[in-house]
Amino acid sequence: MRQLCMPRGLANETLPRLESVICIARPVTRGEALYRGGDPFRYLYAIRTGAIKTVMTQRDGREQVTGLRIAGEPLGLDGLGSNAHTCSAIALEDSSVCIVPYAPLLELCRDIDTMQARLLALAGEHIARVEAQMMVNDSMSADERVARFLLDLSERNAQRGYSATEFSLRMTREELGSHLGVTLETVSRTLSGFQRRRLIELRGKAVRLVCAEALRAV
Amino acid sequence: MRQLCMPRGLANETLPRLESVICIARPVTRGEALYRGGDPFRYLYAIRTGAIKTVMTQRDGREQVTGLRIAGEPLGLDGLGSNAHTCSAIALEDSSVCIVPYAPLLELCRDIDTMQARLLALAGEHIARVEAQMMVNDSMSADERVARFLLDLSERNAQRGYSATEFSLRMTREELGSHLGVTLETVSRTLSGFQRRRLIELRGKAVRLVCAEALRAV
DNA sequence: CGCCCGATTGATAACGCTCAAGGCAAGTGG
DNA sequence: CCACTTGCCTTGAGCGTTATCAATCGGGCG
Repeated sequence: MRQLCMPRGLANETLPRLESVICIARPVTRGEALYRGGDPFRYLYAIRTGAIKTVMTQRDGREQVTGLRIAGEPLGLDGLGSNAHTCSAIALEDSSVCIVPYAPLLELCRDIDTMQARLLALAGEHIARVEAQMMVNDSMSADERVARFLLDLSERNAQRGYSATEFSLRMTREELGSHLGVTLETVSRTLSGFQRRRLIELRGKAVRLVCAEALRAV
Repeated sequence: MRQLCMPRGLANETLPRLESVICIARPVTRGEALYRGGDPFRYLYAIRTGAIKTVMTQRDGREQVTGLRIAGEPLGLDGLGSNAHTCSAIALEDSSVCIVPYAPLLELCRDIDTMQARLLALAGEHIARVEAQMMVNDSMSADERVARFLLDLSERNAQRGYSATEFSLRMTREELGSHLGVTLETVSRTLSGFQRRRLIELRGKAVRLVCAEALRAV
């Protein structure tokens, strides 16, 4: 697990110092908020098990799912800029996260080059991910969006050592729709369509990619 | 200008070191690319004058404008994660930018706390901006998107000391549409509509916000 | 068992896209 | 100086995708 969190390519002797910074895991039960928009930004997180969605709320009350993070992925970068989180993080299943206090982490970064680089890289990866997501949602049809989501999730599962072909959507159709900028009905119809065309198999939130190639071709 | 770039709240004695890192300004002529997607990531930039758009291209050739940065704003953060830029930066007008080599900047960050904090804050602000943009584009109507864009640009102009009510859109209707996830015709119609309803005045790319309140209310 | 939340499916309508024609302003060349 | 070109913008008409509204279904849980 350790290598999935913050460090990667760290010299071994620095590990103890890192561990002195990382608090032990904290459990988050399904539906619970790890943090909420507006909360003071004090910690970064790494998901150990489970899945967590990030949600943004605007003045008028409309909510949107801005991201889905699964085991092995970092969380909380949205607070970097200010001293408050800009969105809420809510557990989709019972999960557990590593808590990394930000201030000590900064100290560590000052002493350890690779740590600093790693933190900035995480921020950069997140930027790239969000920008890619934005492009998908802006310029593609509902079918394409859903297909891309499936492929993205598949790839991330694979990266973390899980199955690339069989996994859980983790979110309800409504959350998925919110994330992709379409309605839940459209998500449902699209998934049904994919199943009819034998691109996927579907049972509730469980999917099996039957023909990833065809999905890639929209 | 200096205070608009990277440093803010820096001790005075650190300025010389910063200046030793920042290259002198480089001019970029209208239409020219400061960097392109895939280019190695070596520099960060701060826009001194002018305006620059960031553009992402996908496999199939479709392009999307992912951002608009004006004088005083940072640029190039999209390379942080990897060692290559994920999008292209193209000048919308003749502009000039400060060039900040990344490697020396990192050195500097290690020695100067506020510098490190500032860099991370810039990354965080960018994340927040992109996520907000994504939310706007996913969950709002064309009218709302255009209105939000106008208000956002107005606010950023004000922040940098320019007029909050009279400014230039900087982009063509097509680029604007790409940025907002609608077609150029829709942008045109929407702007015309706003003008008819006396919310704005419009002459080419020049706008004057007549009633920002009404714009906020969509 | 019955309730309830989530998912599916259908009918209808609206919003925004596509295609198409024209206008305006700036630049170019005769 | 005027005709012509070119790029950008505006406006219109028709159509398609997706939202909306609504009914039904199914599975999990008290």
